Amino acid sequence: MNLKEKIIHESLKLFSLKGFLNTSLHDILKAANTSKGGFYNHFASKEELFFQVLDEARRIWREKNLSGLEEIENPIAKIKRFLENFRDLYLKDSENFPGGCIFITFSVELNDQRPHLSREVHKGFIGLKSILKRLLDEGQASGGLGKDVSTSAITEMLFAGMLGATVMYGLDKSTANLDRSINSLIDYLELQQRVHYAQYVVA
Amino acid sequence: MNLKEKIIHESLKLFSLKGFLNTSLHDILKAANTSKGGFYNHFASKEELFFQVLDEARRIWREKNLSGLEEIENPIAKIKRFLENFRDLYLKDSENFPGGCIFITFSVELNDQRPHLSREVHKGFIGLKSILKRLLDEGQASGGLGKDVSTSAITEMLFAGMLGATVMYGLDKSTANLDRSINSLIDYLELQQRVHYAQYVVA
DNA sequence: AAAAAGAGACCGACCGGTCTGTCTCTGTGT
DNA sequence: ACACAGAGACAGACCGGTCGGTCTCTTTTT
Repeated sequence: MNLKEKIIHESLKLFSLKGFLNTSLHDILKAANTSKGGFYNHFASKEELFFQVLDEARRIWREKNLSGLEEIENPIAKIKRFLENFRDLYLKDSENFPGGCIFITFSVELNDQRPHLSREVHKGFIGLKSILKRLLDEGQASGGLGKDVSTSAITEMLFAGMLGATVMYGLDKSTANLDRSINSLIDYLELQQRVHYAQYVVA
Repeated sequence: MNLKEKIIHESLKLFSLKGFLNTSLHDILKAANTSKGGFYNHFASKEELFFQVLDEARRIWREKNLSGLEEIENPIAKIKRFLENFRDLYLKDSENFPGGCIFITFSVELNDQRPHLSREVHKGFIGLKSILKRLLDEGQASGGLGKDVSTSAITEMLFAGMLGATVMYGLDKSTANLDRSINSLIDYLELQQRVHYAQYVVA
């Protein structure tokens, strides 16, 4: 791994722990065992580093969360597998993200302070939501979900649940709690497949 | 309002927007229209201010979220009312929290960086979770929930959902999305009251 | 020899915190 | 009624240290 890659990799970890604004160049140089000269030979500014770290984080996110998804046909089963990946491969990846999900750290600290940086992060959230929505709509169209459930409400629910579980896991680092909340999301999803029919019976 | 209260109030807003570490004394002095002398006459340090702001934030949190709860008997109905308060009175209170929920901002930025500050914030989350858990257990004991559902799983689900909705609302400031996710949580809660029976019928 | 990579002194701006000085309010002696 | 002393409230110059960024100089690679 060359110096540039090492700086990006170490910054990824530091940003995950301390955020962008509260990680100083000094921290980065120490972690990457280099100097100002070494840094500015590869990056025009700290902001440019931010975008390159963000790209790398997104690459890792896709690699972990989308693993094995193309082999699955059923859109609802796809979401289920995605949630499992999210739980087991992504969130618990303390090698790359020792402080928890870097996107949440970024968006919380930058949203009202560095809008042009936060905007790029936000795009990722929108993208994830639209993927979930599309899969749910496909699932509904193919009969996996009842015709009367609101896919956008389920989308908000799944998305908020993932976000919340992620924040909480970043705080308490409890895999037991994490598993409980993600598993509840999976149960919720499966419940949505049955509730259409059940509502008639129960009512 | 005297100067000390004004400093706390303005800091509350600034911390909600920018976090604790990224709000400078200068920002606070400007917002409260005072000087270093005025500040250090009332606070020993920026950290002391943090704790007083945290106390005030907790007071507001209780005032908004627990409003009208004591009049409700049914524990599940209590949770429902609490979620409505959370959605309508607390999160949308942009007067006190223009940048969104201050507890999340604090915990995300301080967790791996100022553990002794973060710990106090974390306590509040634990407290909220145990309140939810207790109400759900009471609801289960009094027959409002089926005997076979896991109250700790529902707790994690509700809590993660609230946390996620809060984070997302802080980012996109979309009341429509917020309403959708909190309403989905309420639906989920009501579903848990019926699912016990429904499972038998559907299976 | 030329170019790329890297080390580190240095810059102005800003950080939280200290300290001195000024202003106002209040209690007390006469 | 008045003078004055002490205390609290506040303004702002100033402190050492750190920030991101620039610059010069040396080392390594080709």
